[in-house]
Amino acid sequence: MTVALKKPHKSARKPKGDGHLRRGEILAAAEKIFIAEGYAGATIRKIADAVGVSSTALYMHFRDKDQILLEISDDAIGQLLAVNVDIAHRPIDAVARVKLMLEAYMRFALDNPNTYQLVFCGSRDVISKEKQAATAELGDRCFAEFSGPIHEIAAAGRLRTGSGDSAAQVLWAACHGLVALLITMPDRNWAPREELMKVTLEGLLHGLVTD
Amino acid sequence: MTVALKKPHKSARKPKGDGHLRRGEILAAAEKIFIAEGYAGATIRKIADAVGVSSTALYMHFRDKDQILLEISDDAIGQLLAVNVDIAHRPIDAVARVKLMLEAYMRFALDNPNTYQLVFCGSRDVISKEKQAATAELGDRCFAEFSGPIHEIAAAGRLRTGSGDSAAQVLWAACHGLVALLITMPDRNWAPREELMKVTLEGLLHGLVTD
DNA sequence: ATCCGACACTAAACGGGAATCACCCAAACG
DNA sequence: CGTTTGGGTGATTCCCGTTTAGTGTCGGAT
Repeated sequence: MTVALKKPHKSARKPKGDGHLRRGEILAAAEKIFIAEGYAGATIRKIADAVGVSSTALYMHFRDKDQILLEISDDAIGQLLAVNVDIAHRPIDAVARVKLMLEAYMRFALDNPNTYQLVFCGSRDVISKEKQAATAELGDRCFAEFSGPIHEIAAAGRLRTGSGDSAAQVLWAACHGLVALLITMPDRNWAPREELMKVTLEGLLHGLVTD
Repeated sequence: MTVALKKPHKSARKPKGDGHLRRGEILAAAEKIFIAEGYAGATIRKIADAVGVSSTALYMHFRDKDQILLEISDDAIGQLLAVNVDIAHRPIDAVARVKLMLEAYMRFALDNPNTYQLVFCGSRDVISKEKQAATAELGDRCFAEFSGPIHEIAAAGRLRTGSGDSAAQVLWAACHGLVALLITMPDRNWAPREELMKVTLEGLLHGLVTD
């Protein structure tokens, strides 16, 4: 077992990751840890250990820790964007599209709490803002897809108060608030999640949109 | 300058804070830094330097860093609670009381962004939950004051959907979401804050409460 | 065949965080 | 006078993200 068959004399070293598959290994390991233990728990050293490589090696493939986790998050948010685009193209009422998108948004947040926190709850301390560029752009495109139908509704004169802009932002914020609280305070006496989502959506849409 | 008049031979040492005023000094210095630079920026060492004392000294008066910052936050939240109690006793319609409380809540968050983030956005990583005991209890009492008038409304059969519990949680969450986003993403193209708050409140109340 | 440069990788170190340790001094009390 | 005691300290521990300097290996060009 201590015999290294074809390795001359430096044994413990992990063979070079041919092609760029090492990068993928790192992302996979990082994702597992990040999902399980969150931003603070996903240490550079822990990720490196999981891959079986020195911590310095990660810097061969990524600028810094945030780039790793943001790249993971990009993946997840890309899926959310795809869902939004899909919904945007369905031939149904604008209000129905809005509702579906917000439901998908909240489900995404609850399914990917750590990613959600990283991207949407990151205090300005934690991530230095320029790094987020790509991720932020994805988030923007999600929001753009979402605000499309809202502006349809506004253009049709069906908005009871506020502009299309403020309505879109308020709807987003309300859903964000709900999932953010559910994620950060999971032990509170919450009403059933389905009911909270339903009351949020029906309440706000009924309050903002005339039919 | 190098001569210490009455200090025999150990010069640089700061005289003992008689009574318990050293504790107050620490809290004051910590608050200033915390407000200016947030949770991560308020380092034990920085606080100690500001007081003119070694970092170890802080541990004489506080169990750990979180206890210092949470104690500061308790103060702020105590004020919010006082406001809520005051509003709760006014002889006006329950819906009006709800509206006033939520407005006060959002204003509080925007005026004390770092405290707000520490208490209401703290990821479960950051603060270990038991430490929060006192602060959490204050927050609970705020919520209790707030859910009082909501249950009045529910008891009067004026709720369009959901129970009193879910309505209270949804209203809170919507306001939380708005201020949380405004705080963490201050550079976005937000509609004017006053309008966002107005649309959130009027939209949700109109959607949830029948008159 | 041999050299060479590029590359993936490593061990060790740095600076800075929170927290702890083993002391130390001055005043208060007897 | 001790002696106790409690606020104070410098050095240390441990972990973090990141950097530095060096090392082994591979793919060509000579």
